[in-house]
Amino acid sequence: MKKKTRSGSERILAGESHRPVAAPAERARKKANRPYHHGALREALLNAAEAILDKDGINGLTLRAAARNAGASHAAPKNHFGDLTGLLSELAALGFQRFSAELRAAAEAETDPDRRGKARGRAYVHFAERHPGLFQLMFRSERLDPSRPALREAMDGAAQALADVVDEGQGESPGRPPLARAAQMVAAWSLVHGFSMLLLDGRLAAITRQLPDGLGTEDLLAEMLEIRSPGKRVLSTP
Amino acid sequence: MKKKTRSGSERILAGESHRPVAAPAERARKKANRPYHHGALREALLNAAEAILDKDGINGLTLRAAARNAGASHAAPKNHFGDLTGLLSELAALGFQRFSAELRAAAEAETDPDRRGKARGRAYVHFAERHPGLFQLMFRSERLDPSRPALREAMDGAAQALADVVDEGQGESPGRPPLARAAQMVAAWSLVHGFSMLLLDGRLAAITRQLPDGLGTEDLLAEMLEIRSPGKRVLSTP
DNA sequence: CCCTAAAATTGACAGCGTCAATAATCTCTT
DNA sequence: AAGAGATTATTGACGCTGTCAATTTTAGGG
Repeated sequence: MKKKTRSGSERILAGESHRPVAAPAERARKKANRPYHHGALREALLNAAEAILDKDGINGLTLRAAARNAGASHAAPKNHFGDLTGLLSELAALGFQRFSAELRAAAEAETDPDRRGKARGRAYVHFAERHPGLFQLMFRSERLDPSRPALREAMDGAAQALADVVDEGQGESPGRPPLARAAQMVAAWSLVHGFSMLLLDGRLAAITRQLPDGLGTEDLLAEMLEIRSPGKRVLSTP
Repeated sequence: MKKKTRSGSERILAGESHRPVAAPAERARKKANRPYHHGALREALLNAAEAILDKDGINGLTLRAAARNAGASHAAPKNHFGDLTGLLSELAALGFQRFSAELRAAAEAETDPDRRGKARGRAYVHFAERHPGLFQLMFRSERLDPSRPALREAMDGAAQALADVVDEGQGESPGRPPLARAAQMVAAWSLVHGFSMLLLDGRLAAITRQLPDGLGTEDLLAEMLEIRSPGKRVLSTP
């Protein structure tokens, strides 16, 4: 069961066409003057995918749409990503890399541990605001395959970028119970993550609208980050 | 361009069949002995939809699958919900109703404001844990239509159930700036919502695994809720 | 009792993910 | 340089999906 269709040359040799007619693929390429091999289709697909993500959201991002926008045939992505989950996972991995970099950069811009923590929180939400589609994809586990090395590494990197700042802010008090440490870390993460998700889902619009004057989500976030360590931390260290 | 196909009687009168043959729909119904009109298809579809949601997650929930599991034809849902967004929105509305009820019930079981707040937080996460698919659907804005009255009302109810407890816990200090009030509210919401989302997405597994002994997510959550008001609130009230 | 409105079915269409088969090109080995 | 094999891309097909238009069946009110 190897050959079912015949090659173009076979057809010509059989005399079924008088003039040598260009094969379909060749004809299509003539129109756009594109070589058969794209050369960097993988990157082109990822770029197209992110553009679609920005414009139409995660539901508009399909394998075929990405292939179209990258100027390739509908099945071309298979070579580079296997399936849709593969493409989404690689895209999410890129997202996590950028995310980690921004978190680290924001933290390094500050020296005081308290300000570092808040800067990290603002950077977290800011990333979600600027790349809503990508951020939502990054936390849509059912569409991702964490067994992909690129994704796992990128996720680990982001988790580390998060944990670093939190740990440092808490000091390395040696006698501190592991549960308390974990809770501090998860609380900080949950706070900014929940805020980001609610914000992107439009769930905070009703609340923001009732704020005085020209106050917006930024002020709300800033005020929120003040609650847990007002000024220079008054509570804690029991 | 009104009539393209002919009715069964037309076919019979034209002499194309000698004995009156049962129409396809009638034949199919004979097999299951179901009447043409279901009677409560709307409820059956919602039940089927939730069962699919529990078993296969949100991506397995399709209009056709729901119709199949409810024993109806593939286009039957259109009469009751219009389109897929309609079905998802009505299902989410039911989810929000139950959610509100559980939040209120949990809060009413406690008298102390502090304990009330924590009970509400635990109920929030507990609901997400027991109904992961439904909870995720409820916060997947791009798949919902908030202009549907049922959904909007249910969402408003849930927001109220949330705000009530938070406001009460904070006392009605009259001079308190609106921004601080909003921030307190959003902070509490973000904390439990972020925790729920991270939990359902499996993002906390790595952290939970490193906890001592038999400690799990419940303990982590409890410890987290202690951070912001240790015992009877030490910070705040500046 | 009919007859209109509602409920349900049927059939069609385009878009999707995926697969198998094929084609074109690149690259290595000799 | 030449050819073999691997890589990259295209084509066509399949079944699934949401949605629509046309039709059929039933219920219920005048």
